[in-house]
Amino acid sequence: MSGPRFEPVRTVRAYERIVEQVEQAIESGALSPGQRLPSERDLMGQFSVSRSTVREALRVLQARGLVRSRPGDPNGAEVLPFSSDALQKSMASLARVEGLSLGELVQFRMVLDGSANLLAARLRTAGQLAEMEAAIERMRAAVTEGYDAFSAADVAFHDAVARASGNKLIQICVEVVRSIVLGLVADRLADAPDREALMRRSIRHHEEVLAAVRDGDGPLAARLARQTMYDYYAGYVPAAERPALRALLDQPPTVPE
Amino acid sequence: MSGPRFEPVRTVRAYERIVEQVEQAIESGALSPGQRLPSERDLMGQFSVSRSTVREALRVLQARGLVRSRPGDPNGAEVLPFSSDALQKSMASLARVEGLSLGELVQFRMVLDGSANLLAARLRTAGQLAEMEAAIERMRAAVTEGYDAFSAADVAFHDAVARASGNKLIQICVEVVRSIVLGLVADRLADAPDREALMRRSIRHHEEVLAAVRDGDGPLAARLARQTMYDYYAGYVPAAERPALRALLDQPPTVPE
DNA sequence: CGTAGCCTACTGGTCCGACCAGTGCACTAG
DNA sequence: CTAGTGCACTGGTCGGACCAGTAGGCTACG
Repeated sequence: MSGPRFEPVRTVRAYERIVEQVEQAIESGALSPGQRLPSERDLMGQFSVSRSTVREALRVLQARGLVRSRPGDPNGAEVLPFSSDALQKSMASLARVEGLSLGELVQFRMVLDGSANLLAARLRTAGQLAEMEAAIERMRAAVTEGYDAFSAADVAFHDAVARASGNKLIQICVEVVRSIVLGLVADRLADAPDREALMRRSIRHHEEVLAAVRDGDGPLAARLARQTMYDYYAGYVPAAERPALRALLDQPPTVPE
Repeated sequence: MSGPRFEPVRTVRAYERIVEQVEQAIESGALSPGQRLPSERDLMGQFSVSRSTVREALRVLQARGLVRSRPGDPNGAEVLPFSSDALQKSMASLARVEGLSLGELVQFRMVLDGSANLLAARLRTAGQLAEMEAAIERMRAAVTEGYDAFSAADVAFHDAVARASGNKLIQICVEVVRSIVLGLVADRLADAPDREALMRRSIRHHEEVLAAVRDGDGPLAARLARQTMYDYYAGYVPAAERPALRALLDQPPTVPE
């Protein structure tokens, strides 16, 4: 009874085919970052389409963060190294459109950072450990230099941990979510009246986390990292959302009430 | 000496201005999902640009998953509800370009799913619990129906847990990463010789997870969820990557060797 | 009177040709 | 040999044109 199964014909736009081809060329390595695409006028010849179509394809590729074009450049569009920009953009727009709360973002960071520390404690190399130490050292120095330097060193520490986790996806997500969170609270953090005390406490917490990572105690490192994150941001999270964050804290078995 | 500080002029392309305006209109709620944009020919009047420029802007908006246009539609482009499509696309392209391994993806799922269960155990409502039970029930029924039905029910269970976590970001990331992983191993899972045994074991694991969630034992639920994920996928992960996955398993304090 | 079918007025997709403002490089004049 | 100029490109924008769809009104037939 069932003859040949016909599939609904998906009408494919010309510019989509171009996007596909270029995308595949990049993913397959035929085009590597830094290389240039032919000029739009060349491409219209190669693809046998008009320049408008080529341009629409390039717009899509550009929106996805794969290429960049600059007017007047004697070469064509430049193939970009992967950057999490596109990822970050869609996640940031998600944060606005879906109405992600600061609480959810911080909670997600607690999850990611905790896991990163857990993994880092078991997989870190000596060099990565040194990076973390150096970052904390810079945090200490930055207490007197001001918030920006401190924040940069703080970021460097968390990045080092994320790298040590050995999971690029964790690394990227940590980066993306952190930049969104910082964008939301940076001004408030910078203006905190008791800023210096905050910094010193944060440094102490980071030292504890580092010690756990050095000792290879993953669960402890994870717990401390979550606690550190909570302490640092809880004040900016609406009280109603804090219980959900604390649900991530009392990790070891279950703490009886 | 320093006169008025001149900022470098950032030349803004016309189509970018259009993207900005429409994007903002959507984020501010002035345009809500389901509504239609004016036709391209209308827009070129409203923005005082040519149709090419309007179209390039629409391409970008479309690439970001904000609108969709269909030829022949008597209305203009449709404003889409947020979907994780764009997010998924950039993450999928990331997976290819950055060469994310299956191991890293599964590891990330273990992290997310574990955390989702931890949170769900403490925050789930009775209704969400019922959803999870229903999903497992469908998994049982699907053992005889085949892999597709089973997989769909499995997905429904994990989605229910993610929803119960109360964190939309976790929910979305779970969805995105899962679809990438399934895309990589779906055929191998479907063709597994001992498929039925696999399914039954998976159901038993899910039941244990559900029990822990029902009892409100977050850490246990998280540990079981990670273990379930590991058991289900470890066979498809290269042996060299498995130790990194197992680093997420022996969670409770630390298991002495 | 009801409906099946056509016709029209739209839509987006594609093409073409043109012009502008930048950029880099070769060539030239000092 | 160097400083300056011009040319030959680039991408960005414009306007007009045509096509293939779609939806909905209109007509003509039953």
